[in-house]
Amino acid sequence: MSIANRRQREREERRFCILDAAESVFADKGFDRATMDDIASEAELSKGTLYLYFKNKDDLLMSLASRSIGALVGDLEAIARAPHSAGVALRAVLRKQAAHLTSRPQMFRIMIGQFLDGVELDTTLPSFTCHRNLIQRIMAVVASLIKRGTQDGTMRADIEPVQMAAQLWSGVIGAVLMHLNAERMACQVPYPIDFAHLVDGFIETICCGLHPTNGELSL
Amino acid sequence: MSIANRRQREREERRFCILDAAESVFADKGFDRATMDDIASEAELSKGTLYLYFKNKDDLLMSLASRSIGALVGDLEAIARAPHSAGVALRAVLRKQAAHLTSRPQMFRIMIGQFLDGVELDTTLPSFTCHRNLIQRIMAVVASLIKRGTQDGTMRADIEPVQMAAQLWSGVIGAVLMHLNAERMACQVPYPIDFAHLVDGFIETICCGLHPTNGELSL
DNA sequence: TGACCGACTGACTATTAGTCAGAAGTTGAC
DNA sequence: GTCAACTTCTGACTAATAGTCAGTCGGTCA
Repeated sequence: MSIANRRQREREERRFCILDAAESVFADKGFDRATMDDIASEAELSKGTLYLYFKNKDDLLMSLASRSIGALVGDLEAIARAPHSAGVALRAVLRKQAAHLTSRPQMFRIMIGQFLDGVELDTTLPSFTCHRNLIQRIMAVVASLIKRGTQDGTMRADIEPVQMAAQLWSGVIGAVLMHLNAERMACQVPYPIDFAHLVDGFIETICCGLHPTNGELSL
Repeated sequence: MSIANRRQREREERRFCILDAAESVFADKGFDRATMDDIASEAELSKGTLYLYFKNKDDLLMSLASRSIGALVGDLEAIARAPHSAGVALRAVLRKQAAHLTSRPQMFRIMIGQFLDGVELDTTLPSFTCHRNLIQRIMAVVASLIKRGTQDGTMRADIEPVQMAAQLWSGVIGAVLMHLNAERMACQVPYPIDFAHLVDGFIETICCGLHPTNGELSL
């Protein structure tokens, strides 16, 4: 049993090393420009070996994304458990999420890129299931905070928690997207936009929209 | 002069036909999966000819994006000129923009995809300049409506128009992104999210945050 | 009528994802 | 110790596709 254990452990370590190599190369070149040979070289392996650990380049990416999000999810759940008001906790969660995404620009770009271009995800891969479970946990944290807010009266009662969680999530993604492309946007938009505070400002604005004193839906 | 004119006209028509072909193929396959041979075949030309009209695949895409946004910008400016209140006009503009993006899913995916992956844009291409100008005009429309709202008292006075325009814009993009990936999201999120109303709901929520009765910034 | 010119072609090169037959190393029964 | 079985790894190979370029074609004009 011991040898089988060691083999299993070594296999997981190798897998982890490949993920490290991929993360490094992706961060350096982006997904499209990173070649499997680059990653193999960084991992000091041959290309064929990568395919023994990951079905294809997309699987490698999805596994990497899961590893990255996995680290975040625990933090978000901890924030939600702490004795803050729903509103304070919600802001903290959104900020944490935004900071996490912003601090891994290439990772974020790659993950969003997966949403694009009509690429079909292989839902049979374990990495897909793992990723999905993590997303579910994030949505659950946000939705439960909103539910708490609507129940204790600190947020509008007509808000539907899950729907609003989806709104917040998509909004944060949009804001992070623009923040990460600040340089490019700045050369496209001739106005002095403060991209550094775009995400925080966005979270403030949308949280205002949740406030119960604002029952007026029409401007 | 007449022959030169005709040549010029025919050249523009051919360029337009190539854009039509590219739009059709991109819509069908997405940017990455569409090959230049596909587009050439659709346009009933050889691949080499495409490179006489566009510097490369990215240039073709950017030109296509400009053609698509160009149609939208005029509409948005017309809405802003009509005698609506700032709030009503702002919502109409955001909805129109969201509807435009949503109705061209592949185009939207491709445009967002350009923000990703660290692809350097060739800012010397005419198609880049054209695209930038159109983006500027959209931002100007949104910012001017917000400015009107803050000045006539229908929106909070502390709002900075350009900054808020950037927030709104990024938020709309995020919401459209999630809407377009409703199917994929639905299989990742086990909650009954109404993706069809995500974008409208988002616009409502964030517009609530602009309302002057809500001076309270903290939940 | 023949030289010129712009539009067009398609075979060619370079690059890269993914494959697979076999090499290299490890284990365990004898 | 040895050898068969097994696991891991390799790198040359195929297929696909962006972009190039030398050459063809047909209209224009002196």
